[in-house]
Parts: sequence; structure tokens; C-alpha cells
Amino acid sequence: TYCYNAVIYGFCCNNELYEATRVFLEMKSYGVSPDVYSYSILIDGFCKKKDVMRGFDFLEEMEMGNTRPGLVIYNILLDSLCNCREVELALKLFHEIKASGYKLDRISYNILIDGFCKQGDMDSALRHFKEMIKMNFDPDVFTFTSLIHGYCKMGCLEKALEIIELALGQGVSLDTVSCSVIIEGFCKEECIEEALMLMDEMRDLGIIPNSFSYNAIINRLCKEWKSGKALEVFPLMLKRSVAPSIVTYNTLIDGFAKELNLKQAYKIYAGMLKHGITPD
RNA sequence: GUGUUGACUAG
Repeated sequence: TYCYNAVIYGFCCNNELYEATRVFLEMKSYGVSPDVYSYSILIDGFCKKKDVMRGFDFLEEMEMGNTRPGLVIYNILLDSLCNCREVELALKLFHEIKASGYKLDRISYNILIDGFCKQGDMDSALRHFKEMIKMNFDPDVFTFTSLIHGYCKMGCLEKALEIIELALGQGVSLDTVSCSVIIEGFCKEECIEEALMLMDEMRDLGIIPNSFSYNAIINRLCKEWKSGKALEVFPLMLKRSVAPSIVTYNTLIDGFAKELNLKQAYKIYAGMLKHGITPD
């Protein structure tokens, strides 16, 4: 079963769901029973392709057989519903899970909170945030990042900053992802200076920036028709051994093209090819 | 020993 699961997982990661399903059926035909891992891997594969229905089909199959779906499977389905913008259905499932005697966990709450944040429903997000604390699940950096991102997206930088204080007060440290989200938030509000200051603070705190962190700044500068300035960020990235990603290149090319500096745009394109990145 | 949650460009 371990062997089959690994293969199914591999196909799912490659988005080859058809192959994954074939292996799943094959293992059954050889008399090897799929376990709860086999199901969760496959269900997650379909769910990530937004085929939640198929996920529920497998859930049903599992319930008919002798495999008891665990909380992980329900979390996968919850997340998928949220990603299909069906947070209301996710909430419904959330309550059904609770009613059927499963103990939800921190991840279940994180999924639901993130779903509300993505929908811009910060009130519901906060309500479940409080509920999670009441249930004695400590919010982690995932929880806080979702909330911060939610507030940043709706332009409530002050609220986002309050959440950061809350996190730090609870002893939850920021990491690369959460800092990048905040940098993006600053950039969105045209506070490049603050964004750059945060980059410095990251350095002092030993939080390694990645291309996401820099891309936020580059993107902001390009949006302000300052592609030249944006290009100056490039060496800073290299100095800290952060490799530019395809998004970095796309952003800069778009910025220069917009300014009709096609020569520079082409130079960046050429540099991208030289670094072995395939244009998309 | 295997599975689930947070971030960037353009479309």
C-alpha cells in the first residue's frame, strides 16, 4: 500500500489524475486495499483541480467500504469548497463534521478562516478566529497570515498591523510568507519606504526574503511607471542570493513594455532565457 | 516511513 500510495501521490503532484486513478484501481484489482492515505491523496488531487464532486464521490465510496474517513479528508474537502468560493457550503460541512462526532482541529479552522478572508468576509473570519481560541486551538502563523492578507487586500493596513501585534503578543513569529504579505500590503498602499524598512527588519530578524518579497516591490515600482527603479532592485536580490522568478521577469518586462522601452524589455527577456527560465 | 491549511505578475 505504501508503494502504491507513493505512486498515486506522484501522479497527483504532476496533475496526472487519470494515471493516479488508474493506479488506484489497479491496486484494488491486485487485492491491495486502499487505506485512508490512498483516498486522501486521490481526493486531494481531484480537489486541487477543483473537482470537489469527485472528492465527495470517493468519500461516499469510502463510507460504503470499510475505510473510515479521517479528519484529514474532511479538511481537504473543506479547503476545496473554500477554493471553489463555496465558503457557505464549507461552513455547512464544518458543522456537519462537528455534529458527526469528529473533533475539528487547528487546520480545519485555518482553512475556514482563510476561506472567509479570501471572500473578504473579515467579520466571519474573526468570529471563527475567536471560536478557535475558545476551543483551545492556538492560532499559528498560517492563521495570522490569512487574516493579515485579508485585511491588506481590502486596504485595511491598520487592521493588518493590529493582527501582527496580536500574533507577536501571542508568541507567534512572522516568517517569510507573512512578511511578504505585509510588504505587499505596504506596496499596495504606496508605502514603498515602509516596505523597504520591513525588508531590513527581516534581515535583522533572520527571516530570509524570497522572490515574492522582492516582486511586491518591483511590481509597485512598475505600476508607478518607475521600471528603471524597479530594475535597481534586481542587484539587491542577487546580493542576498534570491533568484528572480518568472514572475519577476514578467513584471519587469511588462513594466518596460508599458513605458515603450522595448529595448530594455527585450534585454530582460534575453537575460531570463540566459538564466534558463522558460517564458510562459 | 506516506496524506490536509497561508503569499507575488499578466491573462
